[in-house]
Amino acid sequence: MGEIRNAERTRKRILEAARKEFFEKGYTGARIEAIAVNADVKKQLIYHYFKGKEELLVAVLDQMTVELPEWTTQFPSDPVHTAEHRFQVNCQTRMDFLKFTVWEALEEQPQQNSRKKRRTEALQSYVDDMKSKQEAGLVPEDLDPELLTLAISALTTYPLIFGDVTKMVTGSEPTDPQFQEKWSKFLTKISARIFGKDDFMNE
Amino acid sequence: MGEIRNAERTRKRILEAARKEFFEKGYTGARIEAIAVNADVKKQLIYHYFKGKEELLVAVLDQMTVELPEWTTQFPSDPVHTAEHRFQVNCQTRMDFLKFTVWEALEEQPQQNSRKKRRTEALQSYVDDMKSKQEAGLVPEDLDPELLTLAISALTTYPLIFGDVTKMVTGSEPTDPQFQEKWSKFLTKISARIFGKDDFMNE
DNA sequence: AGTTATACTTGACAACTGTAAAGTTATAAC
DNA sequence: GTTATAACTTTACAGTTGTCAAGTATAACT
Repeated sequence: MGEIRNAERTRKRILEAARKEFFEKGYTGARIEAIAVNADVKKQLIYHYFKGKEELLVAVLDQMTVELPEWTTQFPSDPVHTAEHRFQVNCQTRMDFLKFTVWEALEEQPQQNSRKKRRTEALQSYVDDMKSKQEAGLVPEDLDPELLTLAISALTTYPLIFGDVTKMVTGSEPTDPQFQEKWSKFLTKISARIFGKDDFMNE
Repeated sequence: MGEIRNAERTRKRILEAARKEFFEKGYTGARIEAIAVNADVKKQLIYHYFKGKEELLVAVLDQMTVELPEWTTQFPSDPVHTAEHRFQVNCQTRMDFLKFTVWEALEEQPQQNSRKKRRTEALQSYVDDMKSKQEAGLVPEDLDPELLTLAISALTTYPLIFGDVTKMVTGSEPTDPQFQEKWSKFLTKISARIFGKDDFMNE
């Protein structure tokens, strides 16, 4: 009505609304109608820009991976700080995306092969990093690098994903910066113990 | 047709089919129709036994909590074995139920207050156990019992819930007994390090 | 000015889903 | 054996959801 036509802007608005909807409700739970309303667009217009629900999701995911900053793919030199670092990354780079990951694990989705490959590569790079640090003598010999990586994944995502558990156990919301700091320090502390740096246990 | 009428058996069949469906698909994802087919029953018959979808879920959940064995609510005396114990419990007491817990965390469900209360109590009992063990000198003073409990929750559920991550990182399925044993031992190992029992680090 | 490509709207529909209500058969009590 | 109750079936419906096809308005190009 009062707005001038603008294809690019409309497309972006749809994409943004779709991101929110998909990340909050998962694929099957997401409603095209809801996306349309949120983007202030007739829902049929979405089919003018995207072939369908699935392609829309793919578009959202593609844009996601383009946008993430470089520092997120770096590793700290000391394995003691690996967990803390990965936790910070998870906190910063859109927690809602993490939530979507969970749905991906549960729903039987249009398993994007390219997407699965990317995830595998990312995880494998964590394992490789851990292995190299073990060879450098920074990680105890008797701890399996793969299992360590899995453990770190667990510790750096679980409290954020299962906000209700975090709330029930600690009383804080996982979005609370105070909790995030406490958890960061905690991760460093137990990392120090696990990796055998007993001299790190100050503060 | 060839079957004799039997209310109790039919009810059980519906409940069993509902359990599978709910645990695998979540509340919104679960289909009454699918439950009916799986129970070999006309779907309208379900409404003869239960008021509706929600009550059916409640019935399933109620029966669940009745059925679980006592040993699952006990705690090992040594905190070093707490993680391992909780992991074993999670492995044994129907992994599909764990999956349902995840859906509960994501979906905005008919948040059964009684159910939430039970969960809170269970988690709080873990915290209390950890606290008492800290007071007994079995847990380092500088580690927050609440955060420790949260960490243990993460470590004992994450690999089971996110089977795809486990697969991508370790190459094994989380249902693989071999993996479960490896992870059990790993949990004990890092627990020993975290809790400062360096003498426990034999095999 | 007129053709055309593109942005957007309208109307419709077919599949699916939870649920109600009425109808039908078997079982058990009298 | 009649009857009441409970087990099961059939028919039906209203709401939702993804998608299509056809129409209209606007901007761009010739």
